[in-house]
Amino acid sequence: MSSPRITLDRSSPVPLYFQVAEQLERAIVSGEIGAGERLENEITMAQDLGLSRPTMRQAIQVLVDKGMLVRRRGVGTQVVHGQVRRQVELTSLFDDLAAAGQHPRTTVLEQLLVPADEQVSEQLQVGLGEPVWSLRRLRFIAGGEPLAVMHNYLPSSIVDLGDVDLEAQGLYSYLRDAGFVIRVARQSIGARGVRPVEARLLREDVDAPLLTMQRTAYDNLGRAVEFGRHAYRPGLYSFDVTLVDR
Amino acid sequence: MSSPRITLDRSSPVPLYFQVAEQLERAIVSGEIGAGERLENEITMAQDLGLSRPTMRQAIQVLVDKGMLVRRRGVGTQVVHGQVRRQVELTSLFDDLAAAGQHPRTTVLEQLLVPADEQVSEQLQVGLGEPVWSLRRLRFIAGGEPLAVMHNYLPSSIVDLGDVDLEAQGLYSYLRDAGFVIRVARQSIGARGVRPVEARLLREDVDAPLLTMQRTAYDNLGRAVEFGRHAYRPGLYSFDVTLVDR
DNA sequence: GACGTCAAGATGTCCTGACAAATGCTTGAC
DNA sequence: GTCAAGCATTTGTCAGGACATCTTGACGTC
Repeated sequence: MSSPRITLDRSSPVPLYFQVAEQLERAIVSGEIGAGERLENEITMAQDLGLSRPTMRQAIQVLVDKGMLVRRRGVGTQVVHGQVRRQVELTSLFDDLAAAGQHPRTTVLEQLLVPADEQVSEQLQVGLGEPVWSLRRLRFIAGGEPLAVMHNYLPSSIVDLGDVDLEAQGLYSYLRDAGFVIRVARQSIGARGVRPVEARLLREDVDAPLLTMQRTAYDNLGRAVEFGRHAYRPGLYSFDVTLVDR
Repeated sequence: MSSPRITLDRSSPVPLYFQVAEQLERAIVSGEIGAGERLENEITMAQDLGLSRPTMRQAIQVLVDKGMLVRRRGVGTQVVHGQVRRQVELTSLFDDLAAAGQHPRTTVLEQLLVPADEQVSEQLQVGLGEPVWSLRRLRFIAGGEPLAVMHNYLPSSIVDLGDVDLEAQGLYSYLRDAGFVIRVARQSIGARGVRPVEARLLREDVDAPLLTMQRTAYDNLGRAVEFGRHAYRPGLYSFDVTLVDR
């Protein structure tokens, strides 16, 4: 039975349930609340913090959705065993690496308008053959080792990539600055053998396996904003996913 | 502005918010509510159904978490564009395929107790060298084509696999029957070249790429119940994931 | 015509209160 | 001694209300 010290700032614009969730999460990853340990019950925690029970429940729900807590009716709420793995988030690879302390370098191979092929047309909801931005980039990790070839398509009707320097910042970072709020992304992860062009770019053997990812991202208007086909060197990258049953 | 007809059964044990979510989802996948279309506002929908606003919100939230709806404050709730892809769920491959109308066949290659190696010991939270169930299976799709080699480890202290026939039913299906409630799973998806043993089992060339997945599953007590290392033939399988920003 | 203000409409947050359902422990009957 | 009934505990569901905040469009002013 554990009850970490939590402080609330009611004058802050940060929602109360989020303040609680943040501090609870810190207490879990720091080990202040050990794996398998049980939390104080919702009603008591709410009273201790001067919160209502729904607000307390909302805070706990955030961490349940992250796979860090499990609830059982009639029993209580417990911390899940096992080290917490960082979740795949809705950022591009660039932001991912930068956040991890790496200093990724990017080379833009192609940045121009091309007619949409069948798959692009379907994923981005634009007419077949209509112009879409085609962005091909090669990404390196610190040390100069090539990590991935990335090929993105963006509808020219809502994005203008004409003057954007995408060697200096990640695509998702640019899209955020341009006012797009990415809310949903559908990814498909697979594998295949490397192609000759990729082998040269990634400095891999001709028979090397590659990890592939296709992604379509949608903004808060429900529009498809970006579709990408990417290939990663499997020794240097993998996708971590947490599934939660609800 | 769309408002599909929804019927409620207040005598049913199924929660009201879930009844609403289910019928809304059906209306979206069936196309009754088109992509990009806006929903009636929460308050009106709640009144029409004789529900409180929190219950209506909870129903909508279910579909937001599934990536089917997006909300914008001050504006409303919209259906996301793009075909809805079936989400990866917390079931084993067997259940996945069976649900998809396939008739998977399974061969058990190994089902015995082995001492836990370092990774298994760490993932399952058991002592190094302690006995754990080792389950190696080969899975075929309809037509007899091999699809994947699967290697699972289960702690012998909480599961007994001694007399279980895992050619007839999937592992997760058995675990459910045995009273385990799997709530959280952490997966890591990668790729590598095929190994000689696998190449023979999967009828692949010696240089073929494989899609790999490692998974640790936890039950509603927070215990690690299963750890697995699996390899799939990439032409026949891929992982679909939907990411939602909250 | 450009800009700022205001109001309407929608979701976001937070509160109080109540009952239902599952779990685990205790108690009592046999 | 064993099993079943009952009780306390805890999360799950639902209601109804209040105010905050963001977005959009209308209106008016400069």
